[in-house]
Amino acid sequence: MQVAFGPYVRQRREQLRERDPRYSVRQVAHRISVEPSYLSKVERGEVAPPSESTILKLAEELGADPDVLLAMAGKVSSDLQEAIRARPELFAALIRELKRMPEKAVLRLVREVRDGDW
Amino acid sequence: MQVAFGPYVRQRREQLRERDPRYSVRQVAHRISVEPSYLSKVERGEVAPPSESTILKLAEELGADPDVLLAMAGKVSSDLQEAIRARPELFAALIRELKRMPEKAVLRLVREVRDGDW
DNA sequence: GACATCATGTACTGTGTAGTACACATTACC
DNA sequence: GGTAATGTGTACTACACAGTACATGATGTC
Repeated sequence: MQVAFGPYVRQRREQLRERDPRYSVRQVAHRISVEPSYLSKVERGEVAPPSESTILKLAEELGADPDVLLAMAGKVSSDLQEAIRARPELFAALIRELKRMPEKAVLRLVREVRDGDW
Repeated sequence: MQVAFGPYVRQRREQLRERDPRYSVRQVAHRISVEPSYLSKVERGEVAPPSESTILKLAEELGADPDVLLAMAGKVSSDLQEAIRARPELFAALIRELKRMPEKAVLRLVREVRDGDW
């Protein structure tokens, strides 16, 4: 957890709250179906980040990127995991190769894949 | 778990055993540091697949591809997960893009990345 | 045919995960 | 200034995970 999950969520929520009082701990907690005390503890990092499903609800609620939020929680989206498990040797090789490469190279690759004729 | 983890391990171990009696449940269990009864249950699918670290030892012991064995167990290697977490938006986008693509395209991409000038 | 080795059944355990339930003190509003 | 909403502390819980410990019965081997 290099950048703390909890504080990030808190900051984000407080920011939304400035414009809309519906973003209190209690009301957000209620909307994502957890106890307020639990969300409070999560935001202060007193307990570990929630489950994937709760994180996804939180991401939607706060308008955050779910993959980024999951990453901050030390998790990887289960649909990505499933994609990797479907072709383990292939994806494993690709990811291990790419992880040594500079950001720019990966970005270029993503773009090429996206609009290239693969 | 599309292809059963346990039976695959059992088959593999029995195969090795034909040429070397040191590949009994007991002895393999001992070498990877678990109880024989536990390995037995794992191979028969009576219990869920072991932890990542135990699977890795098993893979080495049986000369199997660790990524494939992990995949069969419904897991993704933690070093891959870490690589994804390091650049979540990038990898998430790439993997989601690639998962719809045919095997051949991914394979070609892997090769190009491997020996290309990225 | 005794002894070792083997696979497996039964019962139990410690640790982690992902929270709930509720009381309490504080703050904000009308 | 009462009441309504808020954040947080304490205590507890249900369930899953990843096994261990030990006994039993079968098999093989010398």
